[in-house]
Amino acid sequence: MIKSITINELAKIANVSKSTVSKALNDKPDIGAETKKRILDIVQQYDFSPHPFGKGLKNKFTENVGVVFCRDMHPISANPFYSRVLEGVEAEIAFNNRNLMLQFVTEEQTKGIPKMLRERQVDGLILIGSMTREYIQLIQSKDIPIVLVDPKFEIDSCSQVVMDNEHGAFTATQYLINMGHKEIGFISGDMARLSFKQRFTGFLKAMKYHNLPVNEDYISVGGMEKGYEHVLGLLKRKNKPTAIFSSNDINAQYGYKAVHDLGLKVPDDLSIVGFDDIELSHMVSPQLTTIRAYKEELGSIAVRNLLKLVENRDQRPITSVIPVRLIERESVRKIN
Amino acid sequence: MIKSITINELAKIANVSKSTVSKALNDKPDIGAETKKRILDIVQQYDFSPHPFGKGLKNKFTENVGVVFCRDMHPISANPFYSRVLEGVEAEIAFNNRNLMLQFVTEEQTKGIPKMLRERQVDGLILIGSMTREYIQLIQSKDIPIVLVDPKFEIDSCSQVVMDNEHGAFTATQYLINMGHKEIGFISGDMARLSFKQRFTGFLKAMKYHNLPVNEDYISVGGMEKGYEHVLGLLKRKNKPTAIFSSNDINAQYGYKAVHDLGLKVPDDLSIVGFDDIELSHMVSPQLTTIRAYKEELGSIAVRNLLKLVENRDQRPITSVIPVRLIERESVRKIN
DNA sequence: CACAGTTACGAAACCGGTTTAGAGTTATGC
DNA sequence: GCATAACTCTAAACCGGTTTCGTAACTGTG
Repeated sequence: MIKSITINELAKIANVSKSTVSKALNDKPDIGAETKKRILDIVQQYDFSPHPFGKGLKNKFTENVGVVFCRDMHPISANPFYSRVLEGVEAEIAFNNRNLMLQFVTEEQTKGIPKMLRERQVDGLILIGSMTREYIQLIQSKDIPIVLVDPKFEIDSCSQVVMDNEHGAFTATQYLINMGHKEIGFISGDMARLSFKQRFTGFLKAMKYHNLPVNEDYISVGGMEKGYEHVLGLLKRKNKPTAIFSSNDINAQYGYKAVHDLGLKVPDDLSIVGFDDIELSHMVSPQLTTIRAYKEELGSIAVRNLLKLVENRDQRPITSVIPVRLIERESVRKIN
Repeated sequence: MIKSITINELAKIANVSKSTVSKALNDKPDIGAETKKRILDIVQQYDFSPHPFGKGLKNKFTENVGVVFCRDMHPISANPFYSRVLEGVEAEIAFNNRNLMLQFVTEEQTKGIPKMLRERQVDGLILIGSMTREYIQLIQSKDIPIVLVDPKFEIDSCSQVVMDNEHGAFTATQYLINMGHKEIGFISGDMARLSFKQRFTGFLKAMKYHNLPVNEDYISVGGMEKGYEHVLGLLKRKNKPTAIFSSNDINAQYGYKAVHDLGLKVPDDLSIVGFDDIELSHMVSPQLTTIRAYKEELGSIAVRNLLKLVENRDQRPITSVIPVRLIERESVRKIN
């Protein structure tokens, strides 16, 4: 639709053949220095940019990276966590001078092979979030390089980028313990997800490490938006925890709401530590102490690893673990 | 990279020429009924999908839609509002069987013509958010169909999709008035943005309509994250408003925080109405009364309008206004 | 000066489709 | 029975690039 100068026209202007222009453009050796300069000047002058379809048809690379973004079913979908990951992905793709093709799917309803893959419009694929194992295997069967970001499952022989969930959870729990808390609850989203499982493990390890008993009554897990009921349930017991570790910030925010609605206060009546450090965490009062995940980093590392796979098909799968870090704010009270 | 059957191989299998296969695929008249069926069966069987580069090279349509997403500079960037718009855009693009190419830019740092446009990889462009006028004009000069979503400026002769900001603000303000409030403040993000300007106009019109004076001291505008200072400032005056209309939910949330930090309560000490209805609004306590913008709708309408422009280059620019609606929750107190 | 080795360029094939022009076959009209 | 029309199909050109290969001109050597 959009017209623009072609290599043929440019060749005519420069009074050379199009092969010569191509050589100039692609830094091929088989060309004289002055000719090259003259051609590149004209390229500049006419703002010529080779059409990727012509290129791609010949050399089989599209220079496009596909991103399949799994948003949750629930309206809480617009999960700010993954939005930040996407920003990291985009930045790294742009930095590497490629284009990003995006498709959303939901965990349940996945519509077969993504269109962009079926049409071979991408050189590789980044899969962000909780898609099903079957879906991932379906894509793997197409023999295209892929990298998983924060996947729901451990998938064998597949490159992935994950957070150091266990260590983060350990740190968060230990922080509560160091602040004098002994009765510590745990609330979480869907424990089928790898990240939440690992965070639970980190929690347990910290408790064990400090010789504290884990009270099963203080553990409440379920959907992302269940934090409200979780905390409400915990606070209505006769034995209450003095603190809870919430395996993500959204849950923690719902926890705030429950505490609030009971006429209580954070951290006076209940200390809370979250995980993820989404923007929300410093927009609330009191600001949430949480484990910061470097979300853009997750995305950019994923792209870097994917491009390695694209450029070298013999490259073995790469797993990258992104470190996390405790951000101390106002939602934890010191006891004693 | 990814190999897959081509039209030539398929033609050989079907024992016809590739032109015949092409006709079968594209519903051309010049082909016999049984031949067509036989070919389509084989297409099915071999899971053949024509390579878009081959197609595009010839017929000049890429079947890709570009989306340039302007995120704010500030870390609050991951604005959940635009994320929802993006979801609407994606859904509609997928529905129309096209691919989405995404690029992020920030308002300040725009890196010239987007790569995907320079390379003619898209048939049209959707521009979401607050890019500069110069940037939009630069893109317009490329003579490609574009649609603006919630732009910062009114741009002449350009298709746009906007919310009914003025009416929404009018409704919100009128609601406060009906609840007995007379001293009403207004806080807002950057008033250079069209949306916020229109919301301010709606606020003023409602006040005027109900013969209420507008106290200039009660108006505080500035950056998105300034809501905290805005409200803090308003509450420290001797004459305080009993309610404020916040021109977006993020600002309102910061308002909550200010009220909180002063040891006061919403809505007892200050009633607040927001605008946008992002997820956050029902995650907080008390839940925020706000004007709901249909964000996915903004996105999907934008795509529909863009495709009209793509399919008919004579189509005149289309401006769509998406209605909004008051969502009554808990952040407004009835007075008297 | 004859010969081989470089160097710089162009012609042509190719990538995977669509489209056009033409050819062979069958049906229709008179 | 013959000219014409209507159907099907194919070969070839084309889209915009890259790559291979042949060749002409130049360089260096004995």
